[in-house]
Amino acid sequence: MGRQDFFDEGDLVAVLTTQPLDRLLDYKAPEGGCHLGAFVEVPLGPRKVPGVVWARGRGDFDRSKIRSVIRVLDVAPMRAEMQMFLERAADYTLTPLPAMLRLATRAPGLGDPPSMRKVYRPGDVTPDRMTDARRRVLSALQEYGGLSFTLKELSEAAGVTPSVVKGLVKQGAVREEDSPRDLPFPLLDEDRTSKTLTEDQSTAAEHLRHGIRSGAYGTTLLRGITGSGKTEVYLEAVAECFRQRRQALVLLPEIALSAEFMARVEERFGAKSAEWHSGVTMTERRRTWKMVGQGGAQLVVGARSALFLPFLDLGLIVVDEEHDTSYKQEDGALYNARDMAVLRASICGAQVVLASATPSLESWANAQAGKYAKLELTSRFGESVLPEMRAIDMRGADLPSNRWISPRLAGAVRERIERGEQSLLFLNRRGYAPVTICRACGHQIGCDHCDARMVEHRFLKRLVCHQCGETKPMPDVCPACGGEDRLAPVGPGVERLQEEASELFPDARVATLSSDLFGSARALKERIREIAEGGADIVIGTQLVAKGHNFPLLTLVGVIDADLGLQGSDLRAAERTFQLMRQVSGRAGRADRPGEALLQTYQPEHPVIRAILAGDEEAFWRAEAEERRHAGVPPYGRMAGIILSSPDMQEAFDAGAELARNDAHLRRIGAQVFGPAPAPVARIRGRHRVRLLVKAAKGAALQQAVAAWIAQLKQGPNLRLTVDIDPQSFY
DNA sequence: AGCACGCCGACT
DNA sequence: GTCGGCGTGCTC
Repeated sequence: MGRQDFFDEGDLVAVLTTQPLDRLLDYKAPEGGCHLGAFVEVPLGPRKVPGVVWARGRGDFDRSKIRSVIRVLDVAPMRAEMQMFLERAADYTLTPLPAMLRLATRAPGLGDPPSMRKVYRPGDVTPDRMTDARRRVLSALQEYGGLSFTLKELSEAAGVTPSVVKGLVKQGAVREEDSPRDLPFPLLDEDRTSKTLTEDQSTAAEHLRHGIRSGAYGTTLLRGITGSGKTEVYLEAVAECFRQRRQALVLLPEIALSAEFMARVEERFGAKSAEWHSGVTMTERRRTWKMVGQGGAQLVVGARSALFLPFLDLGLIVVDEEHDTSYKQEDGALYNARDMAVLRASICGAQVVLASATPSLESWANAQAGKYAKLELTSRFGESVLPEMRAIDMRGADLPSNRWISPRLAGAVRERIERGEQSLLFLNRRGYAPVTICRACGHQIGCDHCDARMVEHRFLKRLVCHQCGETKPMPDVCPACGGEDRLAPVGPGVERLQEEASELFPDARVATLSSDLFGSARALKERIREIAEGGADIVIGTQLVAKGHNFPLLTLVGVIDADLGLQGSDLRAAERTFQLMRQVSGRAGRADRPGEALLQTYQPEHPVIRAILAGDEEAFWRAEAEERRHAGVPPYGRMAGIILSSPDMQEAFDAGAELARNDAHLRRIGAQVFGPAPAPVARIRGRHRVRLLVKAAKGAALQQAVAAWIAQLKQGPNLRLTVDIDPQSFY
């Protein structure tokens, strides 16, 4: 009781700005007063900055120096639950609160006054002289009675010039009105008939609907192989959410998947929903941000940043492909969208659905522990079955050193070509060759700014650093020994694989899908559609093809190097390999054609390879879980990564060593520090990077300890420190 | 983040 | 003598 939520003019309010200050600043409420949570503009030194009224003023600052809020922006105040979400997310990720606020205010034109435009409706006067053009305008207005046209829309619909409309306005036969530019999204019809669900799917859908009806927080792991109808099932949860008059959010890991998904939304609900990602225009983003806050958008389909939209009453968050690593990325703050979705839902009493064919070990463990409910979709939609999976033992394949397609795989591809079916050759390496080596002196061409080898891209005719994006032309002579014509490509990339496939199958149509071969998400999507409709016999692809695109004619998947990612000591690499292989092989054999997956490997006895072949996912998770429990690493322990970076390697190392020495704060919670060691990528864009890892027991108050610990270190303009809670890689 | 203040080197 | 380098510190 008694949350004061309105301040009269002159009352002290504490404002959080998006400037990197470490505390709230007191201001006087402006003329007309303001609400708690109001978006405002405040003076800060000589500047005006945006902020949010975060709390009542503390009053511990010299009264005479306190300035007034300049103005209150014309948007709904931030809700208490959003404030709480930002605070808890900041605490969890050790991100300063202003950086968190920036995520929640990334709407274009937030400070602008509500923008209006002119619309045209039928008037009540008959024009003095009726002409053919005028008749067409009036009948267009009549025909779509309820709608309001803009000038351009109306004149185009009637096939007249705008001046005809203007003439009618002058007479009063057409009324010109102001209408807000940001209009609500069309209503989505939850009762529009959906596809008939299988028994499996209806049971799962009913479970999710039940959760939504509870009106309380809960998380469900929805597991189902490709084609099992996960989307149909969770769209039923979305429908139930609409029935409860609450909003829903569906997160996708990849913008390229958005268009296809929007089409399914339209098919299920009869209209398109709001969309939020970097490919959406500024005007649409502003409209979405505003409508979400006014209840004019029932559903948002978007990227991870959509978690920070000002929903009025969010009842459901779906995280599709929840295992996808792109949910964790630096974008102003380093957070995992899957975890933040759970946090946000727990605050606002929403349900979370984590959907995946191959869940992350964290989610699997949470389901095992009973923290998440678990739903399994086993039967495939339609008649097709999981592909048959076999290993090709490359130790016996006897391939020349510059060839990667084994005779057995080639034979299988040939069969498909003869039958008019498609084959996918999967290789998770962009470019032509990952290494360029001098045969005279052994020198490998590296990036000048990063500790990474440069990858030859023949398509671009350049060497590219996959770390920083730096490119340079292929040198004619070895930069180390000056030897001429001694530089040779080593190892395969998709471009080189395409070359090999074209030589092996000169009459086949070979298409390569790699993110760097397409200028835009749109071009890529278009190409995927062409291929899915039969526009290629052989598809060569990177990771990209694992992300949910459907290829109905595809009946063979050849994994060129199933061992990629198995080596190395990172426990998570095995998990990622498992997920990737499983997703890729799940592409084959849909509809009525049985599929086959062939995995080329030098270690057919490796547990990951064996688990994939046996189709025994539980066995894989259990083995992985056991190893992690033993090692005390996530999800059975907690970790934080600290990256120190500086142009001066010594400075970064010294700072790391100093932190490692002064670890009293960490010892107090029983945590250990490892390092400093060169970070996995030791130099990026000319900055040397040193990493420390903190490991603690599962229940430990890791964040507070780490926060106190790193506060000891003073960062300079050269030295930068970033904290990564729950790092993706921990060795 | 900006922006001011401030304390030492090479210029009119 | 002064212009200007960017280190330190403040912004209600």
